Amino acid sequence: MNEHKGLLPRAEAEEYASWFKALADATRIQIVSLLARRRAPMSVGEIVTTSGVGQSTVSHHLKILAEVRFVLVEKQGTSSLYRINENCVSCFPTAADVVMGNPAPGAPTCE
Amino acid sequence: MNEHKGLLPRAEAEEYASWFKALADATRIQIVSLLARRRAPMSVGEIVTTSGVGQSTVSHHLKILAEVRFVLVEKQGTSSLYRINENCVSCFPTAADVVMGNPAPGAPTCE
DNA sequence: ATCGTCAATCGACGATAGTCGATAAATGTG
DNA sequence: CACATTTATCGACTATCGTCGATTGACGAT
Repeated sequence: MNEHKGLLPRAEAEEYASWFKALADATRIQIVSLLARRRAPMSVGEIVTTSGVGQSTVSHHLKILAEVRFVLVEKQGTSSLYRINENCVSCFPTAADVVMGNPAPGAPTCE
Repeated sequence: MNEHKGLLPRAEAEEYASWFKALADATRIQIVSLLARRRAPMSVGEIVTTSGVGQSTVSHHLKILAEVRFVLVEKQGTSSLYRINENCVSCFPTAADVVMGNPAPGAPTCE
C-alpha cells in the first residue's frame, strides 16, 4: 500500500532514521547486546562497571534506548532495572523493509 | 559461536554501529529508497532534482552509501550511475542479529 | 583547443551528539 | 532527621555530521 513512485515523504524518512540512530553508536550497541545476553534485568550500576564508561553516559544511552523501546525500565527501590525488550528488537525494521517502504511507520513502537 | 558472556568487543560494536549509521539520516533513507523503487540506475543529477537537496550533499551521501555497499556506482561518460545493491540490502543485519551477536562482522560487505 | 556539463572535492558554518564531572532528586538506613 | 546510595539531570567541552557554495577535475562536443 506504500506506493510512492517518487520520494519517500520526509516525515517517514525521519522516523525510520530515528530508529536506526538508536543503534548507530558503538556504546549503545554494547549496552543493548549486554542486556540481551543476560536476559535478566540489570541495574545502571552493573552496566556502568561492566561497560567501563561513566555513569551519566550510561544513563544517557539507556534513556535513548528506552525512547525507542529497545529496553524497558522498572524502578525498584533506589535503583532502576533495565532489561531488553525482545518484542521491540525482533520487530525492528530490516534495511530491506525500510528501503522498500514496507513497514508502516510506528511499527517498532510495539509494547 | 559468538558467545561473549560479558561485553561485546569494542571493534565489533563499532563495525555494527557504522552500518546502522549509514541509515541514520533521513536524506540518506530517501535516497536509498528512491534507488530501490526505481530499480534502474540513476545519475546524480536525477537524484539531485528529485530529492531537492544540493548536488554536493547528494554526492556526499552517495559516497557514504557506497562505502557500506548499499549502492553501486558505474561511471558512464561524464556521469555516474548509482543503483541499489539488492544483495547488500537484504543481508543487512537485523537488530536482533546485532543484539544477539549472530552475524559475523563483515557480513553486510557482500558483493 | 575551448567550452559546457556533470560529479567529486574542498572549506566553512551551524547543529547535533557523546562524554565527562558535578549536582540534584529519590529512596532506603541508622 | 541525618546520612548513604543510586540514578537522573545539568553544564561544558569536543568531535562529528549535514548542508551549502565554490572550486576542481574529467569527459564530450563543437
